[in-house]
Amino acid sequence: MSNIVDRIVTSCTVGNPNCNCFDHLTEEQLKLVKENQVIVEYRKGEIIAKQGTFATHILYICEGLAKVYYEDSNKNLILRIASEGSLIGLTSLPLSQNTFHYTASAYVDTTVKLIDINIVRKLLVENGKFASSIIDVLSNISIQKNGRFFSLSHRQSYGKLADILLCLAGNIFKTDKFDLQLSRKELAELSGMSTESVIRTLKNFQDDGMIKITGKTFEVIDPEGLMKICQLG
Amino acid sequence: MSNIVDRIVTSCTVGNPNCNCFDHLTEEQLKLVKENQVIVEYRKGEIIAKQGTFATHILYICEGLAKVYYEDSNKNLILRIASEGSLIGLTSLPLSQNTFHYTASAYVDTTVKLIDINIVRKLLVENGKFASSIIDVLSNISIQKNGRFFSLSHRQSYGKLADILLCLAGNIFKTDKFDLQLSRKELAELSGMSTESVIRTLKNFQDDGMIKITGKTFEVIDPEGLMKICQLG
DNA sequence: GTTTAAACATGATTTGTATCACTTTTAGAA
DNA sequence: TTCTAAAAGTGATACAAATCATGTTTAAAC
Repeated sequence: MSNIVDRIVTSCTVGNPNCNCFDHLTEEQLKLVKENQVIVEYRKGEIIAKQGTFATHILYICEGLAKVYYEDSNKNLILRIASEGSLIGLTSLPLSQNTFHYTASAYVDTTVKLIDINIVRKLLVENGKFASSIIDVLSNISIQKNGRFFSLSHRQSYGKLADILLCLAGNIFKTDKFDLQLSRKELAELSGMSTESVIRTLKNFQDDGMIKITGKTFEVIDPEGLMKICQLG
Repeated sequence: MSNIVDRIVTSCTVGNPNCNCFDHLTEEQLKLVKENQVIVEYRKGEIIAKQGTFATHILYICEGLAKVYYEDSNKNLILRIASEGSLIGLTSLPLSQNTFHYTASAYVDTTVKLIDINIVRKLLVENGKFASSIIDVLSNISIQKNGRFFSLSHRQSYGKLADILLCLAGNIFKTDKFDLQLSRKELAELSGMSTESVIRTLKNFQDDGMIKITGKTFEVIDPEGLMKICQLG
């Protein structure tokens, strides 16, 4: 059985491109950020940013987890799970795109740093190293989204869910046994499936001994098997 | 019947976030770029960049059209159609991501400017305005991809194809009557459908008088109708 | 502790769309 | 011009997965 660290999930559909961006700021710039930020605690389920509203701030997850999702005609598509160190709202940086393009909600109690978006814009222009690191984050999000995109549009349910389970274990929780706060409905939104299909597929995985679910606790038993399902489609 | 300019296709799944990035460079920086670029003419069908190879250059489309697609186990997913003014390879800017994450091929004869990626990296750090404009491009690509993502994973064939037709007319060709070089197979890769389904759906659209196809010439007759189909899913 | 709603679960049914098999048309090569 | 291969088109079939209906469990609210 492979160690979780050995596993290379190239097609990973969920992940968390983090950021050491602020390390590139000067003392003075950091001070400016600190003067123009607020730290807010959100309770589980609360909306952190709402799609369509003016993006006055960039969000930085200090602690907790947020689900970032796209809303369209009462259907949701989870774009990513943002965890500690994630930035949310970068796509609102262009002046022509000053609203949020997705909704973010806390899916556990979450501490968020809200940084004035105009300060960020100013710093990007002033500090190329900072800008460069933001480009890295955007690129990584983009790369990840392409894989996810392919997965959701070309794979079928078993492949999609297997992929998501592997990525939750490998990329989000970094352990094979984890407490998943996501409901089956949310897993459905993450995989672009119906809730019932998620339930059935999870049950089948369990019957085949690939995973074990006890309450909210998920355990990946047979990562190789799941991998194979991913690759087959 | 609405003018093509009046139409706002919020869910547009294909588009072409262009770039005035190089306007932000100084004389000297522009000179540096010019000294480290080559201009290459690709014939229709030729590969401009291959997924998985080292990205030594960023590509700038001077003239023509390129399809940018993701390859995985002999299935393709067209990510976008890049036209004049588009940059390709931005996701390879992070040093940790120095291969191409997609393949780009010329789908008509295309002139491409290849700019040394290390020069671009250097300029990003040096020139925040330049970096900022690249962030704008990446953001716009990301926003567009989210919509497309939703479309492909939540809509069914009629909605997907209607969306793509509207976007080809509105965003790529900017006219309701256009010559489409894409084969039905490529439209399938663009919409995540099978080739046969594309053919059938196009035929139905034609029978319903929403579009007219004569050889390679497509004409959108009833944009409102297509819009409605988009929205219904 | 009871009530209520949400989450989870399961079976039956329906439907969209992929797949397969095959024909026709188009276009490029010999 | 003929040959050949790719693209376009059509019908029949199969199947994955959504939907619907309904029941059970869990968890939060009163």
